[in-house]
This record gives sequence, C-alpha cells and structure tokens, in this order.
Amino acid sequence: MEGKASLAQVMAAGARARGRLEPPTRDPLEASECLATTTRYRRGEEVYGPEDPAGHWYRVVSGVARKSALKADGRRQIVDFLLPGDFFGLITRHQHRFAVEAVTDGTEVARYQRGKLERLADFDPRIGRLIREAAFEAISRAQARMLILGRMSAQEKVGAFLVEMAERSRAGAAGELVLAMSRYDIADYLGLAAETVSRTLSDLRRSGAIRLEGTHRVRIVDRAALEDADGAPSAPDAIFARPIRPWR
Amino acid sequence: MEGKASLAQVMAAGARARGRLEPPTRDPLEASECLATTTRYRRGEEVYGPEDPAGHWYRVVSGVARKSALKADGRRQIVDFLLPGDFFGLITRHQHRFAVEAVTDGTEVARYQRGKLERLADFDPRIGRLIREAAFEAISRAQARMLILGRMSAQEKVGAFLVEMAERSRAGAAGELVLAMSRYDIADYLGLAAETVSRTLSDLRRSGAIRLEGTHRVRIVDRAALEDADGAPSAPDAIFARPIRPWR
DNA sequence: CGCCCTTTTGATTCCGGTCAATTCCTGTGG
DNA sequence: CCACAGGAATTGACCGGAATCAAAAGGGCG
Repeated sequence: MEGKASLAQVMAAGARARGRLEPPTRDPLEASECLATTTRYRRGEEVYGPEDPAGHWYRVVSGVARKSALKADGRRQIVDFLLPGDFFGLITRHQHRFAVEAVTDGTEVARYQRGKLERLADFDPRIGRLIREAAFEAISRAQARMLILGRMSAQEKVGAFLVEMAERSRAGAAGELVLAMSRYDIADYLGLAAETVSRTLSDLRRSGAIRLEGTHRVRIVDRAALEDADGAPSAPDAIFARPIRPWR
Repeated sequence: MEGKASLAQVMAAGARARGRLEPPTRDPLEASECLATTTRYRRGEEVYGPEDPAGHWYRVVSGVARKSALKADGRRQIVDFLLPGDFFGLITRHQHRFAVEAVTDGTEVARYQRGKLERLADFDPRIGRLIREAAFEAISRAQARMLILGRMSAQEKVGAFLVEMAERSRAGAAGELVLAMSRYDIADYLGLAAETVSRTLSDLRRSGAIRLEGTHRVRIVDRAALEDADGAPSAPDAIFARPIRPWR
C-alpha cells in the first residue's frame, strides 16, 4: 500500500517531537515537490537490503522495524530497533551496509528521495536542521547502546533494554510495555543467546522487578532494580514489591 | 595554547576528506565570522566532562582522543576513539553525557560555537551538509562498532579493532600501525578485560597474524586472519605466513 | 484440532573475568 | 649517563556466567 505525505506533515512531526523550530524563511509551498512515499510492510518483510543502493532516507510512521547485519557465519546483530518517528538509512555512501525489516505486520515507512531532500535542505534551513537533529538522535541512541553492549551482565542488559523500550515507546506511566519483537530479536540486539534472554526475564519476574502479562507484554514493577540490576534493590520500598505472587 | 582557524580551512578540510561540494551559494566572506578556537591538550586532559553544557561542537585537528562514560560501579566504556578530522559533541541536548579526554600529548581540538555554526548553516547550505555528513559518519562508525561489541569472541574483537584502526588512521600499506592508546583503553573500547586484550594480542602474534614491533606498534601480517579471526586462516597463502620467528 | 514455531527450562561446557605475580617500559632525578 | 621508581603490559591459575546442547511446554494459525 502506497500513500503520500506532505513535507508539512513531516515538519510537524519533527516539531512535535522536539519543540519549536524557527519561522520559515521560504514559503513551504515548494515543499509540495518533496513528497514521501509511504509503504506498508508485512511482518519480516524487507525495507531494504545490505546491498541496495542508498538513494533514499526513511522514517518509520507506524509499527516497528529492525536494522541488522548478517555475518558470514550466520550470526546476526541487530543494530537498532526503529520506532515511529525514527529516521533511518541516513548515510552519504552509495550503498547500505545493513538490512531493515519490519518487525510487526503493517509497519508503515515513509521514503524520501535523498537527492531531492538534500537539495530542498539547501534552500530551507528547517529541513537541514530536521535531518541534522534526526542524525544526532541516532548517534545518541547508538552510543547509549554501546554502554549496554559493552560491559554488562545479562541482567543489566535485559534490564536496560526494558527501560529503553519503555522510554522510547512512551509506555504508560504504569510501566506497561509491549515488546513487538521476538526473544531472538532481543537476543541479537543485546548480544546474548535467546535462551539467556528468556532465562533472565524469568529471573527478573521471580525477583519481582517485572511482571509478565503475556509473552510480549511486560509490566515494569521496580524500575530502579532494572537500572542498576545485577545488584540488590536500590529503592528502599522496593523490598515490599519483592514477594510477588506467581504469574498466572 | 589557543589559535584561530577560518571556516574556509574547515570547509577545505571537509572537502578534502569527502570530495567536491557544490559551488558556494554565498560569498564565503561571512565565514570569517565563524572562527574555531583550537586548543592543545596534554595526555589525559579533559576536553569536556559528562556534566558540561553542550554549547559547542568539536573536531580533532591532530592527535587522538577518547569519548567515554564512567558508570557508577567504576566501569568505564569507551564509546569512540577520535582521530584527526572526526567531529564530536554533535548533539542537540543541553548537556553532554560523555567525557572526552586527550589520549596523546598535544592533541589539538577545534571548538565551534554551536549556535553560531547552526545559524551559519541556515544561510550557507554547504555548512549544513558538512555537519550532516559528519553526523552520518559518526552513525556509521557507531553502528559498525555494534557489530564488534555485540557478539564476537575476544579474538574477533581485537582483530576487528586492529583492522578498524589501520583503516581509520590510513596506516601504511605495509600494515604498520601505531596504537596511541593503552591496553586498558582498548579493553574499555572492546568490552574486554585488559588482560584479555594483552593475551589476545600475544595469541595473534604467535599465530602469525600480526607482529608486535613495540608495545604500541603493530604490523598487520595477515589481515584476512584478523577479519574473520577465531577461525582457520582464510587466504590460502596465509599458511606460509604462519611460522613466524619470535619477536625480538 | 493439530502442527509448527516460539518460549521456557535444564545440564554441561568453555571463554573470558578476576586475582596474583612477574617483567617491561618510560620518565625522573641523582 | 645510569639507576631507580611507578605504572603498563604480559603471563599464569582459577572460577563463574553465559553459550551451547537438549528437551519439554506453550501459543498461534491453518
């Protein structure tokens, strides 16, 4: 399914996410030239492959996607989960190095012609800023993830992952969280074995830090415990959350 | 030591690194407004700390720096090694989350006022592109590193690290390479213990993939072996490089 | 209802972290 | 210039946590 979204919409989304931008220096009319093609993907479907020419920039409209690399020995590393609003494919090179696939059925992705958008940015500084900030955002995300991948125990990794997803998906204050991806995806994201992810989630459940209300539904009970996981509970009142009745 | 560099120089450096940019849409005269302050740092000296306000963008002029985060438990993760030409501190937020310190004595860093540069970018699209591309570059670097951090054996990590540094520092075709940073730095960059880094380098030396010509001098003998390390030699003729006379 | 994929749980192995000791390098001061 | 001191690097021994192998249980979709 294909659709069109005006640049105005893009800008609006950007502004919403990040606060006010400067008043236009040009009439946004020219913006109508630059249209995004929105495509809908099925679960597992590929948005682009690691060998595809990199002539476009993309943005997730709805759903979830994963950006990953497949190594020769069959191992896969997921480099980023892409949620609504996230830009991806932002490179200067002529070829992608990663694949992007939809995680959920019906994931919608907006696609922009790189050249057009770039030329547009040359005239409208707001576009330039928007892209710049999207890139900065991606850097932040990537570097935050290095802290996780670098030197953490399985408990810390999974804990940090849950917190990250809760924040990025603006989960309800109650800490309810939907993990669209499989345990294998999570494992390849965190650099763990799928079995370890599963085990760790069970451990966190037993220790009362989270509640599993369905395979893909998690409720964060003791967020502090997730954050500096691996150790003792940090919040004093967290102890009372400890003796938890078994799930289901 | 402080100095001044004109924007023209910055642009020139950028163009050199990446190929031609478009002809100026405005006279570069206004560029003279935007001056970079270049500062020289001693070994271990801090360029900025994790709590500092993020009012500037930076670029390494000469030397090497490391960007790192210190965790509560004392563990450190190095998120990036910064070599000449690399931009850093590119964020929109108001506070850095990482510290940047000089690795080598006399590292020179150019500092740009973020606001000025941003306003300048609004008028001169070349500046915008330059910054955008620097950001894209950082993303690439970060995502490439995730492949390393994610799921590799110590051998693979160290091998990949050597290859990365050789490429980024344009080491002589002979594969001669200078590692400015300590084993501890390398360890914190790769998510390993310093002892493991040392051990692994020794193993690679024994297996003939590299030669150690001084604590901080490495010669890459069998690059292919480093790349898909951990396994058997890949290049057929690599076997002949195997029986290596002991170093020194 | 039944098949298949995902998830969970269990048992065993092994890589890399930790602790410890020694050697090597670098820079400093006599 | 050489001796010395202190940190950096290397090497060794041991142990623990996560990967791997294996199997059972659950859940979704035809």
